Amino acid sequence: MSYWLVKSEPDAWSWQQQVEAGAKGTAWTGVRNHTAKQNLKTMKKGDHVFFYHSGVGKEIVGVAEVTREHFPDPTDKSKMFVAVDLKAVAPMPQPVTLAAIKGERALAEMALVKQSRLSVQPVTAAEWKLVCGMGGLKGV
DNA sequence: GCCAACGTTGGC
DNA sequence: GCCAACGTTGGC
Repeated sequence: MSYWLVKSEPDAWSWQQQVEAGAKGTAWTGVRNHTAKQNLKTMKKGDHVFFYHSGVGKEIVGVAEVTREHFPDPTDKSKMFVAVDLKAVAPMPQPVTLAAIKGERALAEMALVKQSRLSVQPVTAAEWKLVCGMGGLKGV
């Protein structure tokens, strides 16, 4: 299993909406960056994904799971980009803020810190474990 | 509201 | 193929 992080402005699509979308999941569309696209294409069914709120919040608020591997993004006329389906799995008992991540030396290499504009990023197993610990989340 | 980072576009 | 201009993202 691989780990990832996706970003969304909660005004556009929030964790709450992801939760309300239910267990079938919804398409994660709108990615228009080739590095992010490549990450979407690498995602496998069952991979776990941190859900990060950019702009308002600036914190990891929950964990989602890939329920369908990449397919053409229906919102992309050019047919160049792809989407995956995600479903909400568990909220962070205590959201992990960007400030907290920046304050943790072991997380200094996270893409969230180093490539702040990338909207779909890989997360290492070590980073995943540490962030889950900071958020009080166990067993995902 | 500003600005840094960075991707994209288009002239040459 | 280079690079300046420009647009967007996202933190502060």
